[in-house]
Amino acid sequence: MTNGLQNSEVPIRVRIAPSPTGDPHVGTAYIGLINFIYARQRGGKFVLRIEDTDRVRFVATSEQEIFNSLHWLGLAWDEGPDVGGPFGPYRQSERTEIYREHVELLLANGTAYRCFCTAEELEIVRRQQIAAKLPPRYPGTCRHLSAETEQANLAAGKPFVVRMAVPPHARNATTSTTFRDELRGDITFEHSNVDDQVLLKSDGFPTYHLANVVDDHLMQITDVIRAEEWISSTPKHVLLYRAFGWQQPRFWHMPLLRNLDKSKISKRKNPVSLIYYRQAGFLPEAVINFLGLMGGGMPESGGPVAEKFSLGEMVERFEVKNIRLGGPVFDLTKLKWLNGEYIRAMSSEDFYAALRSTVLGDTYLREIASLVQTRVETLGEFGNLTHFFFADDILPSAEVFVPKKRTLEETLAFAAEQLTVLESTEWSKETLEAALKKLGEEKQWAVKENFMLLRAIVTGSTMSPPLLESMVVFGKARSLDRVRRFLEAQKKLSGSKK
RNA sequence: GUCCCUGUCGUCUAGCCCGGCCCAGGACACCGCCCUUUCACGGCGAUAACAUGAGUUCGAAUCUCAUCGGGGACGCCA
Repeated sequence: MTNGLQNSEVPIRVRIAPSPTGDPHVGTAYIGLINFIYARQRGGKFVLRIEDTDRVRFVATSEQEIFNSLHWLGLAWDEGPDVGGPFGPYRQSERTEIYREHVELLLANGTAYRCFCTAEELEIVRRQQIAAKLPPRYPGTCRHLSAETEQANLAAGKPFVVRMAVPPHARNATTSTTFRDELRGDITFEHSNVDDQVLLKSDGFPTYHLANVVDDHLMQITDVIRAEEWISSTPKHVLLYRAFGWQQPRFWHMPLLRNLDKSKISKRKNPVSLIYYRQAGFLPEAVINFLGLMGGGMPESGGPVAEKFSLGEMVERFEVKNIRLGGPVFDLTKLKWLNGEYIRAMSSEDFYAALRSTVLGDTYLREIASLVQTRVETLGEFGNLTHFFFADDILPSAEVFVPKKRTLEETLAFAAEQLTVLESTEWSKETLEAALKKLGEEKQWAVKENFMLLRAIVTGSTMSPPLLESMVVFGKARSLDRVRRFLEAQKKLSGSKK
């Protein structure tokens, strides 16, 4: 059994493959950091590939934000959609023809098959299986369709997906797949636990599994360094490498960053947007340093010597092999301390410059100024109206945020609804207005109550510059964070009363 | 439910691979003291962990097994 590329002559190539489905994620930065270090230490190449095969969740601005955030952190890539490279294109939506050709290969050699089941049919089956406490699996309906039936379906123009035919096949009776995780050793999955994964969706786009394997091979990736959540789909990937007759890369699965309650890090329980960290005034050096602390990896981290180190020092001394496997809690408390350390270490000139380029940035100030010009009588009043743009914590009291005719309880419930709506809304005045009004109608909240509540949460007061415009200027990431913190704080309050 | 991963202070971790130097070290947070007109910084100190149980061994945080806990995956998302 081959366990990845063992030949040290082969130049090291690694990649990160974020999806442009929202704000750039702190997890992407973590995996990016490890990949970056690994490549730099070995004179290898670090590739950025955009996995935009999910057209439903696609967000147009996301890709650029990913670029910006990674640049901000100093994680420069050698090949990618913006800088090009010899293995392009680096955007999967531009590679659909490649995937289709490769699917044909699998179809031809019997390791994949067309499936005409509809999503609705399969959903019913899945529910039944779960209800019967059975593991949800594809029932195999289309796996052995006769050539005639398949042709008839095709001729009738029935939509189909292409699924992977997980062994045993007639001639290949392998019943399990073992692969090596460089951090954990051998991991084995029985094939009865590996589902016939969809490889090509009915819209003609590949799923992650297919696109990922094809691209990693074509881009000559030697080491797949990704998050632990991929372990259970790795056997599918290994099977695909074999189906194509390709050599597989090494697999390294990094521990998952966690919330305080140990669950996988999520936006509901933690700020996960890199945009948030930048706008809230975290320094890239501190964020990188903190990420480097996650899981250990620096010989002296945790030891008596240093907790503070730079990207450059990590490239010199970090050991990916030494990463601890227990999922580290992403604890803002320590990040904040670290950030403070970096701030204190700056020259006063640098500190001032940092302020001017972020929380007192020209664009930001200009936008805020335009919101308050008609609302001040002296320039000195500027601060009175705008302090919430510059504060980190805004926590209105119940007298302020609970509308007259509402109870605290229903107000908080509605605020939670607002948050949900805000999360999935494009960040512009018009879209926000429409979305919030729609919610208000559904829940029987008057526009006035609706907006007053949000105003109180975001600005700390019932009197403020125009709410929606302010939120647009303040930014989605920070606005959402403010609402989440508000809800969190209220939850704690009610908990302590009982 | 099924499968997989994982388990040292509240949190990040050192030690674990190559058993004794570990009645477990550092950092953050918390608490106390000092400095200080305030706050912060800084200095000093305190509390705090080897999940549990067996086994191997002269000796186990370190090796083995079991149990328990935590997490992830099970999607025409990635």
